[in-house]
Amino acid sequence: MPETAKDRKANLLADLRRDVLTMVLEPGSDLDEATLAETYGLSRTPLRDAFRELTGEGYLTLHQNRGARVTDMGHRTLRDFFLAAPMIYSSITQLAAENATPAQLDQLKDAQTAFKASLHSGNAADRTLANNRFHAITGEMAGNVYLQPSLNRLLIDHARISMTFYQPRNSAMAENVSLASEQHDGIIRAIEQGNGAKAAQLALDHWELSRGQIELFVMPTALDAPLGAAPGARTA
Amino acid sequence: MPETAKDRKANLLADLRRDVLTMVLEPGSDLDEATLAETYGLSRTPLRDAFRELTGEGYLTLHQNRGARVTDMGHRTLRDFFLAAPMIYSSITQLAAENATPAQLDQLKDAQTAFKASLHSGNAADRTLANNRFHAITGEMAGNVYLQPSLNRLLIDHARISMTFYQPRNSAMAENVSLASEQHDGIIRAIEQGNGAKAAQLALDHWELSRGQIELFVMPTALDAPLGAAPGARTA
DNA sequence: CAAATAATTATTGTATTCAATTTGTATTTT
DNA sequence: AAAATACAAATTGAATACAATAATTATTTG
Repeated sequence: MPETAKDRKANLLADLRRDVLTMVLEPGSDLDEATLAETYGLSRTPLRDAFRELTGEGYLTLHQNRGARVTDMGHRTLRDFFLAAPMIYSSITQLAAENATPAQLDQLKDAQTAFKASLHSGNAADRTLANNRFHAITGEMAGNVYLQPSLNRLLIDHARISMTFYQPRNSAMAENVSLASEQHDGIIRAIEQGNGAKAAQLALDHWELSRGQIELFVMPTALDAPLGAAPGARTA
Repeated sequence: MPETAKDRKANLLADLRRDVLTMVLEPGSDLDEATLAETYGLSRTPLRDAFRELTGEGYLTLHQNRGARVTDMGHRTLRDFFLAAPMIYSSITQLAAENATPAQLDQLKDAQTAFKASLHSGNAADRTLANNRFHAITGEMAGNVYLQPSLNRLLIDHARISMTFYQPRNSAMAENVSLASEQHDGIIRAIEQGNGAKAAQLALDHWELSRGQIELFVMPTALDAPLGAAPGARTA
């Protein structure tokens, strides 16, 4: 069956979302309309439409007569993120437990299966995307139109922050990742039981793990090397 | 000076936002591209662009091959609203107190002046819009990109709910409105002092006033009229 | 030679035209 | 007469063409 223009547009949207989340497109980088239109076989009209859509979701930012850029991450973003994340994550997860439908629960379990798979075989991007999907589903479960926008905005930057700080070079990190997976399982159980309070608490625990991980990389233990002698200085 | 296309587009955006907030455009009603393009002297391309923009902000909802509708308010919206509003309002107001710039404080004072003016002379729409602007400014003051989307979404429906339930026929309501104005003043003072905790509490008080008002209209005291005799029924 | 300014190029924004999907109506068929 | 199908009108989506704005280069001038 022939690929329709609607398919190509959907591909574009999915690709851009993925590339922003995985930092393939770096914050602040600007997207060229002509090039993208070319590569996706679309005219500029639907392409700009897609830009607007992604701008509304927080992936991109449109500037007057200067096109679309990947939404920036400045010096305040990390602080803003730390302030907002626990509140939104816990309330969303609580509401998810109180409102999840059986079909959504199945979706969440599938997402968790994919997440576990990404821990073994996958790379950082796969893991980030799988984790992102897991939490996006909790947002759908909560089904609160007033909180969902903030959750989705948070999830974008959580993915990007993870991609920056969270590269499992050492085994401590790998352990944290498998702990995160166990926490996901706990959240699924709480939702299955319809236990909102428990789900909210588990979400906070889950956040604390993530927060600690980020902090470790933002504030590493200081280097402890001796100051080198300046050129021409006398040696003792 | 001649009116440029950009001006006409800005007018369109402002008008649509205003009409949605004031319920001139009712929830669920659909917008005709051709007609609007005609009346604003724009082609359909920038018009559809505006639709996308307003969709991202939550004013409109786009449906596949069925154009744009004013975002609906269903049976769950009021409950979702009651759940999310106090949390978002209090955190935004707290952050506003902690981060407001002098220029923003001036803006807020101006907005409050306009709000007071609307209490005397203005109609319900003016008052709603002035109140909306006041709280939107607190959102800018908070300056947290993760919370702002939810606040803005809340403010849209708060305005629309107010327009439905909140018509000062009796003096009790007028009193509430002037109380709300005093609470605004208190919030301004707390922000001026940089007192986040106080600002957050005042925001909660302010919300409680609004909530009580809404509840009164959603759950009025029941009618107490006798059932009429059916035709042909014997009278006692 | 440096700064300022003018012309050129590139990119974004808008209008118009064309195609595809949907909806309403009319006709046919059972 | 009711249901189904086919046709027509209207509306939405995409492509092309055109205009306006910003960035860059070249040129002029002090």
